[in-house]
Amino acid sequence: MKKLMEYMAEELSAAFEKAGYDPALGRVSVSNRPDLCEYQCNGAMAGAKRYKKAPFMIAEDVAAYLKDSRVFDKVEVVKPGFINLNTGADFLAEYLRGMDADPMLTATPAEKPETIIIDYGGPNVAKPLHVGHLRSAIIGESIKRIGRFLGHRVLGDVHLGDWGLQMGLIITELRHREPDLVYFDDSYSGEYPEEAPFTIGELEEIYPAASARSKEDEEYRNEALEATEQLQSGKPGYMALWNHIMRISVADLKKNYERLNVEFDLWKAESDAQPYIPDMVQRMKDEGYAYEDQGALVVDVREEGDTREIPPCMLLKSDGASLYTTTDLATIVERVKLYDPDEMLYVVDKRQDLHFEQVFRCARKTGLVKEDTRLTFLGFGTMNGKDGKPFKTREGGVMRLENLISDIESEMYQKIVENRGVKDKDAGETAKIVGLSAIKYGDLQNQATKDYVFDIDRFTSFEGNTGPYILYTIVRIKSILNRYTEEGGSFEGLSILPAINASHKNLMLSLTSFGQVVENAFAEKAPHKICAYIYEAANAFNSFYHETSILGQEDAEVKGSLIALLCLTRKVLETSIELLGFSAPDRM
RNA sequence: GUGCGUUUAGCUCAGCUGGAUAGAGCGUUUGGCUACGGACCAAAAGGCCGGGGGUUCGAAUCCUCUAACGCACGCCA
Repeated sequence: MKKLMEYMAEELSAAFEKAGYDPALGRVSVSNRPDLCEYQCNGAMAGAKRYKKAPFMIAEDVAAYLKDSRVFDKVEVVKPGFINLNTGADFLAEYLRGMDADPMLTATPAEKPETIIIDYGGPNVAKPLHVGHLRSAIIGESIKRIGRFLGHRVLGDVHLGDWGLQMGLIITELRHREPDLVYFDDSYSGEYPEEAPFTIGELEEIYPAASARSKEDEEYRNEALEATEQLQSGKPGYMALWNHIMRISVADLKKNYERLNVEFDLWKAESDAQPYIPDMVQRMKDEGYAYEDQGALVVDVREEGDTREIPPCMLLKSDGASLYTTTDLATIVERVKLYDPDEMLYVVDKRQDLHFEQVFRCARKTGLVKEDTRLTFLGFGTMNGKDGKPFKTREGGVMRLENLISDIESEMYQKIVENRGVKDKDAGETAKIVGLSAIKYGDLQNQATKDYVFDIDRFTSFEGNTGPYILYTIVRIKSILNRYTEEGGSFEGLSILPAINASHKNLMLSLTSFGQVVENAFAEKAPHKICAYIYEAANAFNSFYHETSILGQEDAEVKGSLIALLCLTRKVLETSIELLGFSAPDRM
């Protein structure tokens, strides 16, 4: 439905036009002086030069045509040439009634729904998820949900790292430990065992051991590189091992992502792109894009106007093995073939900026994607500890994601038990819900591209701008609505009426901007704008709640109107946190 | 070295395509519970928006120079 701001801008534009000025000057924005007005238009000042007229005069000309508008209660011209505006009370109530009936809550569904693939998560198999994976999962999931809400076909792809050197390392380490396994017997031609020769726990120990050794032992590293190449060439024993690793890891990963309320539509992996590599490379050679340089096969991706040296994009290493650039390019080929997306969005650590710049350029130059297919890189910053350095455990090691989540859940559990109201059997479940809100809100609150400080104490606090505070507000609304029905109240035939006090109107105004906020958040891939919005809306509600007796309202119509507004507030807040990727309990 | 990013209150962060007195939270100080959930609300103090110069009627925002810090820069992902 039409935005409240659009109604206002239309009025202003028409007034500018009637007064003989450019209607484009009639833009309206939220007031930055809430003590003076709710909305403002600065067009008179912008047009002063063009019309060689004092801005104040222009503003007065325009205001004269707004006197009778029902959209505004107040139109005031101030000093240099501000036009200060207050919404009409009846108009606002009517608008909210429309919003209440709109499933999109004033957001406009995409005119042309697009297919968008979001590449996020990016875990490596055989390696536990650690805090470094948290941001990608949280941010990607939120953007996916926002895009879907607006009507796009959004596919989340976890894009497992299962095809690089880490696999060669694991195979090599395993061979050193248990050389007699059939997987290493080149003369073996029978079926390989169904049971894996390791557990997830062992796998997680094997990789770091192998990785550490490869850094010191060059011969060992060469073995691993060779094993990688052999795996990529389809050596049966290694393929069998790879299948074991995949099955075990994926099961474990799914469990962990589920805990984060993160769901992928596609569990694709680097290896899935493998079949597309030979043709892709051949074509790049045939068409003259790829050439050999220092033994490796590369594609130049320099462009005119570059302010820096962009190294060529490497397709094949000098030993013929593929590398991450290769699989990323082949993945693009695969995605185009299978899904024909309008956009591919990568939610990845911002340090991979240059890599994706190269991949994107190469894909465009060689015609892997259509001209109008968007390749977008959303690089997120590092999650730091309170000391400003990358987040570590107390011992200085890498924090496993499941440990981080457990820590926060138990922290929450304690706080909840300390408080009244929740029966013990609910406390554990509630702690999980509230804990997740603390983590996700704490992260999403920040601009994705910037580094941020992960402060458990702050995020899990029930006070201030936190996930738990937002949930508390929703729970409070639910509680009042419950009381209302317990007292025999019905939700039938309620109608939102004009505000009865200032904080009431403020809440109403706050609700109206939901749609615009969601659209902006999606356009800018900026979930933090939704956080800022719900915090403002939650504050507006709490302030209103404090000043206004709701259930004690004498007038039945007014009481019904307040209840209807509560329902709408709840809907807006719950929809918002749903877009952020968490939910609210019934009590906490 | 080259390029990119960051710099806003004691701390952690917002600030929309340039607009009035730069906003929150935490912390500090103060006031408010026989209340629909006080996990709340109201208020105060706290800022040459890293620094210089420029564009503009008007700059945290745009341009330029500069400083500090972070990151990346062909056979790892």
